[in-house]
Amino acid sequence: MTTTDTRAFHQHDHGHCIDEALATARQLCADNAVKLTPVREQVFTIVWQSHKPLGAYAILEQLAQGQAPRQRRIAPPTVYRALEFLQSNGLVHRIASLNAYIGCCTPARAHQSHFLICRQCDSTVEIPAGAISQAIAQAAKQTHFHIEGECVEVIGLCPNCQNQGQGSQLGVSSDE
Amino acid sequence: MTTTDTRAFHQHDHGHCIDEALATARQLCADNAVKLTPVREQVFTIVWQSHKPLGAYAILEQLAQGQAPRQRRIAPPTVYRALEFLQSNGLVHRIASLNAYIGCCTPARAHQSHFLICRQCDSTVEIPAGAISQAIAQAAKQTHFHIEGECVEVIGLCPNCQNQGQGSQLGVSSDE
DNA sequence: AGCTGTAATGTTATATTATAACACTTTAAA
DNA sequence: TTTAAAGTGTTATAATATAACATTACAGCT
Repeated sequence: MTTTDTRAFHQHDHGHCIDEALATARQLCADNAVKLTPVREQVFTIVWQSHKPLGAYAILEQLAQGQAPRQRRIAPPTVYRALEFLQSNGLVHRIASLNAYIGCCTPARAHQSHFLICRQCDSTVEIPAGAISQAIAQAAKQTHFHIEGECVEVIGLCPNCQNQGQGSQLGVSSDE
Repeated sequence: MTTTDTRAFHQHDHGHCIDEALATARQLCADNAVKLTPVREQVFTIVWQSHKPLGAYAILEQLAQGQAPRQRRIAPPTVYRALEFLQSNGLVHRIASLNAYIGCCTPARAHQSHFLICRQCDSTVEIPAGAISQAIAQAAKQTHFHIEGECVEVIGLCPNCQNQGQGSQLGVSSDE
């Protein structure tokens, strides 16, 4: 990754994010000869409805909303399967400390998932692994540990939420 | 932290680890005027029985073992309360990616919790935050993110498990 | 078109992790 | 010795995740 995508922390046309992400996902799946089925695409779109991690049961809830009323309600395994597919194809990440899922901004290349997560508004930004991974690699080297995956989740306050005084909702408040 | 405590990855007298950890915990609790009650001390000791993260229900199971047979079985909230106490006093850490808990090797100073976790034997080592935290701070600075906490969990293979060929259990196999 | 095997999804049930809410007990201070 | 706070017990349930098996969709073959 060359630079951080900080859209989550700023006002922006989120429709564009979704469109772009979906187009990329379709392309990648086509390239890799894997199937982005309707269920998977729905889950992907739901995850991308904001830059905030979403729990599996929240996704389930939203899937149910989109169903015909008479239809049987979709069950958890359907969601978890779609999420597993999306994860294994690098299209979404799981945030372990929140038990939640978020769309990947740079799915084209395999990469570690490092995040800045706002504890107040939940907005989450994926950060480039570069220097952090190097520091981790250095520490691992000293103990002869062989790295296979990194989970870096930084909790704190995003720029907007820092600027909101105690309780006053002055800053940008978007759901995206 | 000055150097990494890699005992988890090597053979050692683990009884010494437990004794030392318990003595330190008692001292710290005394210093901070908080109570290391019998339940809390039991949970602490159970967590320290190995250098591997332990789930809350595994801890519960072990607590039950130690009870008089006729006694009513200890319930989950008891364990979670003890864990919360120990965490908030810096005596144990929670590993989010495993939903498990591990004793802290350097409870005296507040610090971020960064870990190397072996996916094969579960042995886990706490690594100094230094360079990693600096790299994270740098990334956060660029996006004007205010850091409050860091969760760094690196998964991979410890030195012992790397040396074990495919299936052959040649290396050190300890439960500590 | 009609088979056939694999991938995907549906369905039911349950496992695992965690907490809410309220009752009881212990402890240390007034 | 009351009494308030902290700690623990107890019951119930919430939230997250998966096992196991049935059914359906689809691609490749004849």
